[in-house]
Amino acid sequence: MKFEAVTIKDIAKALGISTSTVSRALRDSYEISTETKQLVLECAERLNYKPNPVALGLKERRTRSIGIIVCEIANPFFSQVINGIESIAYDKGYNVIITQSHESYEREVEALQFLSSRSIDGLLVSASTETNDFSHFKELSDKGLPIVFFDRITNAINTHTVMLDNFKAAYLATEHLIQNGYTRIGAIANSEFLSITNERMAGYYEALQHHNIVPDEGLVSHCFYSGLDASEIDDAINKFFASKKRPDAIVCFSDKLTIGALSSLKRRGIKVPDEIAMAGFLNYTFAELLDPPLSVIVQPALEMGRDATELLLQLIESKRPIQTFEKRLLAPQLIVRSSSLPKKKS
Amino acid sequence: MKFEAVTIKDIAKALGISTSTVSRALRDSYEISTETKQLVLECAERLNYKPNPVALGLKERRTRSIGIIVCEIANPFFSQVINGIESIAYDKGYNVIITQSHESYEREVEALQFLSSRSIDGLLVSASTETNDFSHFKELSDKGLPIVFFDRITNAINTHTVMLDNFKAAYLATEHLIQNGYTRIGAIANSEFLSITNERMAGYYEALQHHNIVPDEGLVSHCFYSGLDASEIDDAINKFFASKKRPDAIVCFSDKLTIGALSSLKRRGIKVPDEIAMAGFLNYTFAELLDPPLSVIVQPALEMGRDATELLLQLIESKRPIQTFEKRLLAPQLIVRSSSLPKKKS
DNA sequence: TTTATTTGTGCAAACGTTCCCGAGCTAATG
DNA sequence: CATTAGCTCGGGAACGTTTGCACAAATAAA
Repeated sequence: MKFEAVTIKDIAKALGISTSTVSRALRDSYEISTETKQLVLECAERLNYKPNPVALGLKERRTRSIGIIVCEIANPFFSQVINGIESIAYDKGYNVIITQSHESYEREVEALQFLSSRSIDGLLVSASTETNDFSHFKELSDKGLPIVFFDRITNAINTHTVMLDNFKAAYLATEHLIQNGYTRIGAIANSEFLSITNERMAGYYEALQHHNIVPDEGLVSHCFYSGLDASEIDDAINKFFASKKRPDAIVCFSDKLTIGALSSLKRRGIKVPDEIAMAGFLNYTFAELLDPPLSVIVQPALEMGRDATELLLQLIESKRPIQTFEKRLLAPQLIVRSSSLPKKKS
Repeated sequence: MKFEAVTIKDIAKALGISTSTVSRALRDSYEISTETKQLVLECAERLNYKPNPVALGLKERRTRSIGIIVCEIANPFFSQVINGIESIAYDKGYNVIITQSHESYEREVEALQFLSSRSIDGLLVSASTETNDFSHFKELSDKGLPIVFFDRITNAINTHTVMLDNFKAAYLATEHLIQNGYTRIGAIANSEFLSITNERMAGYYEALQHHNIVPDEGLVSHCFYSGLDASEIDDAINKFFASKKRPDAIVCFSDKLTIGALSSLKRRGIKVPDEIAMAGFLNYTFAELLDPPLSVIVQPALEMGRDATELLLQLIESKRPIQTFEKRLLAPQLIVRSSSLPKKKS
């Protein structure tokens, strides 16, 4: 089952001219007469000619496609980011090739292998949670492959990065709970390997300190696999409840963790916010439909995808090597709902 | 910023042999001596040689990439389908190139243009809601491009299709409400242009008829843009409440509509299920966290993606044209929660 | 020894496109 | 009339790979 396309040769044969003339006519070269151009254009139209990007890629040593590595497509945050990436890429005539690491270092390396063997022009990456060695990226980057990191970035490689102002986001969420009267605030975060985790935790601690609350290590849990496995989150909640003094609020530092924590609390029959208040990162548009409506930190995911893609294309299309790189920070948005209602005096 | 790859030529030069020998050695051809093979393999390893798929694509007239057209990536149903597609494609060494129609016929045609000009080996499509003319697909299909339709399919083109047993799904949801004592059941569905809409509506009517309930046209609403615009759904709900007799239950025939309807009812301050019960299609894993926990029809989205991809690859890799096509139907799953509790006698 | 067969290797064409180089033509200049 | 410049156009190499064919060397058979 083969599908034969019209080539420049077919046009040349039909018109009795050379392929070079056809090529030049199609590219509107100055050295072709207007009549010939007219003829070629018309013939191309008639035969429904489409340039073959594979041949072009071979000739020009570029494929007009960019690779993406994220942990999971089905995560709404990432699907929104991809949406942003796709919109810019499409406008500029680029394909996107999407791969998933499923939070596994090994699969990330595999995906990278796959993409680099497909000769992509550039790469957009949000690292897997297991990744703390970035040498596989570094190697390609050193060879000249343009890479832009977003969300989960690294400082090990000198390139553009785009991410949320994670410190501020976590600070906002934590301070909001404090201002509503909560003092024992449990935190559930991703793996400590992730850059974003540490920034978010820093924001959390800073908010506590600013309001003179002494942090309690019994109230901090890390989920190594980002809550991919529900039991991780149950364990985190269990730890809180095993603590000498139960927390009166929980803040969750990723989408999956927020949903997972709510689910876990429900299964335990704990009332939110009466028994425990909640706030967390969540990029679902319908957080207000949950029971209870959740107070959330929303990330500008679409914008993140767009920004990262613009920076990448800039890298790809630049004539000379770029030396100075941008570290773009995006602003989070706090939306207050009833999961974090002011604490009732008891 | 160019990124130079190692070619077969480099190996040939390094070893002082011809490129053909290298090529054959790498493909483990029987006509190359074991020692030469050893030498070449070792050298390839050392130089970190990766075959250039672009050159290969040109030579073999295939790109090992398949195109996808869906209406929206950020829709969880579709991101789950894509997940399924990606898993199979990746295993077989294919790229996927994803495009979105955003429910617009025009953008669908554009996406198709884009994909076909990128010389893909095959195409997976779920049509946009505006599409009732499939000639753009027909044209490419006739030229020999393998296409498989999933979810929103068409009978205008003779090829493999994969979709939910939509009739059964709608029947199940509707009958469930009837069995729980509801008799005036409003239906919110997508555009009548979509094949799946009509099948779902047929299931709805059949369930009513089977239980001797006379359908009421005042209780049926179609959202042309699949609820992409929230006001569409508000209008549908308004229509129900303007009806002589209000419905006592609502069934929604797509994910977006289900979420939209719940949101709309909440804004009006209507209690579910006390004032009106609900059931609908929904592929969110956490439908149980909503207020109220929703009774839903879940589609095997991952499986749909996998099946469609397997059928497509079968089409692509088949030596001779395939004449008999499969119309695969997948089974829906009904999950009952409290949004459709048995009606209280009043 | 000659002939046939096997084994290992290289040459060159092909895929579709671009682009350097040069050729033929007309018209203008000296 | 000879030279040059400007305008069109064609030839052919190149991008990286595969593959049919030819050829040389080695071995086996006659």
